[in-house]
Amino acid sequence: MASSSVNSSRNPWKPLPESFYARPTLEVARDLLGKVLWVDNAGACAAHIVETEAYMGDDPASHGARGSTPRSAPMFEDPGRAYVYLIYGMYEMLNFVTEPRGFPGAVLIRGVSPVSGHALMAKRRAGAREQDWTNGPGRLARALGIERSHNRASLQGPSLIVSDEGALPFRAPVMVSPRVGIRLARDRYWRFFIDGHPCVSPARENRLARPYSSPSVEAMA
DNA sequence: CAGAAGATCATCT
DNA sequence: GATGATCTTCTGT
Repeated sequence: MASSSVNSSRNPWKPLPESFYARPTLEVARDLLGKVLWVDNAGACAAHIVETEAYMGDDPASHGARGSTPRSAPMFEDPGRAYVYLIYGMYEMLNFVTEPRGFPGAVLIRGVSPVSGHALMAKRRAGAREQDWTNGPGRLARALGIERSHNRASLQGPSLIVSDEGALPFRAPVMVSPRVGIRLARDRYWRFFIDGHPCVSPARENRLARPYSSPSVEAMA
């Protein structure tokens, strides 16, 4: 048994400090790309974050735009925690709370690339092609076992951890570009590219037949 | 490949 | 009572 009582051998990732999240939301959204998200919900999974979207301040698309409500309250509370809510009656959305306390901000995790826990993801995403396991906010929540019970959960464990350790090993210049045209054409989207290709095929762009790659899996193998 | 529709419910007006 | 930070299935070409 290791001397550390916080991180067992099952969650080897060292969490990012709260100060990482207590910054402008757009910066956090950008800096989250490539980080490792580890989730333990009756089984552990890890994945690299490859697509994010920032919601903050009075942006009308943000839940916090019209003040705190029972649902959006976490956006006004402690940075470095999860904000999880249900959409369309069936999909859990995973967000990370940003900005100092009192100012509403959160980053929606829109896409991840599996690192470990493939068997569990395959079970939870039964029927879907592997390339569609985690390319979309509803899909990744399903695959990783994210539920509303994770609302306000710390991103420093024990159930959730976001870490810089094991971050995506970049082998090429990283292009981070805003994605437009989904809802409001705002610079809120961040996607992660390697060698000119996104790391997961975005759910809405499946039909464009973009190549799927998962360099993280190769690198970690 | 592209478009339409249905699923299903917490939240807010 | 309408809506939504979505996804899947089904239709037609």
